[in-house]
Amino acid sequence: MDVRKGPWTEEEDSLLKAYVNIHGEGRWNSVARLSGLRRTGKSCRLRWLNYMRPEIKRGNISLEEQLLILQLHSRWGNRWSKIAQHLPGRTDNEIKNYWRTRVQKQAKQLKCDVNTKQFKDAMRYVWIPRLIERIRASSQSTSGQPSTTMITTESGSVQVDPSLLPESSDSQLSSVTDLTLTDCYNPQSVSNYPNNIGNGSGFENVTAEADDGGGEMETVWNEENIWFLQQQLHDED
DNA sequence: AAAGGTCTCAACCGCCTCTGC
DNA sequence: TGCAGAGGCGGTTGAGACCTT
Repeated sequence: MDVRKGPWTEEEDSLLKAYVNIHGEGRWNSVARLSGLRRTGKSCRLRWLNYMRPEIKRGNISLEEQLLILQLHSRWGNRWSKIAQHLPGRTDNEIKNYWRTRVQKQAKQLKCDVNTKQFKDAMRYVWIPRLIERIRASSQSTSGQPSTTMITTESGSVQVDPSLLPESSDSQLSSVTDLTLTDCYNPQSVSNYPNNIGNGSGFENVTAEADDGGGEMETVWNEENIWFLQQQLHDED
């Protein structure tokens, strides 16, 4: 049998959907035989998991999700599927693409590798605090309630003083959905960052996620959830 | 308007692990 | 215990969209 490759057609999607509706996920190598699709089992599995699953979330990666990705990556490295487990509706492929296109681009612009201490520091002390700041700003603007941001280092928890965060302009806050390092990167702000947060460990444990019940509920991002996931991840280790 | 460059993301590839025999 | 097949995962590619000049 000649195996088809390349982009999927609507007809192929329909066949795959019908197959999964009847047989459920799994046994992907049976798909071709049982559905008439001229695709490999791997191709079918990938198409379903990355594109056709009903719970797949589409659209831009939110600030909260960006924060999670940065934090989880600093914790687990390129273990995309593990990171994806903590972002309901997002696939490992999507997260991997985000990292390559957005994060690695930042490193390129800073003329350093993503694995260098310089870039990791910039991420910990500039990018992540700015993300937290913007998440807080947006949550305050919607709820009117003041919120606190708990930052946990490996040596304990601290509150981040907004005045210590890098300066930003209101226009950036209102118009930019995708925070970039070069939006706010200032080498001095890295070296000036307080030692109790820096100290080689940074914000590595700051993570966020709500409901752990299988991804059916929409994630609600707040400090409580950040703290909850933090504890969860700690237990996983 | 057109050409060239850049970005995005779906899809493939190859390797590794797991599972059943 | 070893083997084969299936599934899972991370790295990479390339087509098309988008942007810049």
